[in-house]
Amino acid sequence: METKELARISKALSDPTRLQIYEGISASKDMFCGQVVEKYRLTPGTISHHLKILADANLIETRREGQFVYLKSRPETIREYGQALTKMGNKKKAASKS
Amino acid sequence: METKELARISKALSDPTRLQIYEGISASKDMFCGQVVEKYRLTPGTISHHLKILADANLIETRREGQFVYLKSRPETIREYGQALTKMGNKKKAASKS
DNA sequence: TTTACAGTTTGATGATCATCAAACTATCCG
DNA sequence: CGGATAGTTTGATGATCATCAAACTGTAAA
Repeated sequence: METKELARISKALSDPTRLQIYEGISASKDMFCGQVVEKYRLTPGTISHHLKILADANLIETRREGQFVYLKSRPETIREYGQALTKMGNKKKAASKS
Repeated sequence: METKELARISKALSDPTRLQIYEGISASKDMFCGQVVEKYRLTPGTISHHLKILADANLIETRREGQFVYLKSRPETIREYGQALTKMGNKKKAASKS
């Protein structure tokens, strides 16, 4: 996974509210936008903004069904993200060049 | 690991430059600040700022030795971070309440 | 003690961001 | 069609942020 992608996912998770929204979506089945608005007490516009950032980072998927837009998380994205970072953290060390 | 801590680490990793600095420190043994300045072509002040954010998130450790401040990464932090997120992403789903 | 080097702190600046209100689009129902 | 509900987009605003230059602190060397 590339640096740019890692940074995009990190940024998506870097706002506490958005992280909680992601957590809520991950823990639920068939949540839709209105329920997120209800749960986190923000305006529809703000929630839409957060969901777009999560979706752009491939952390969630959205599917429209009639009036409703359903959300679900994409666990494989966060798994790959975690693996890439762990690998980065455990990289074999080389003496640094001056 | 708490939401607030997860968000702090995410934010620390959310800037591409800072992520690369973290990557560089992880891959090196006994790098010091001046080498980071050299490598990423930013002013000492800016580098110091980035290093502080990484250190505040417990992603790196700093140790002064004479004139130099040596950096090393803390792999356990990023491991725990990845595990917490993966667990979050794989949470058993419950039908969401209206 | 003076000079030089390594890193930090401060103040300023332009960019990005979270949030809201309000206008807009899309879908459903009568 | 017309109204109601769900979500998106836009424009504005205050907050946070990355960066720099410059002043400052700490350490070593002459």
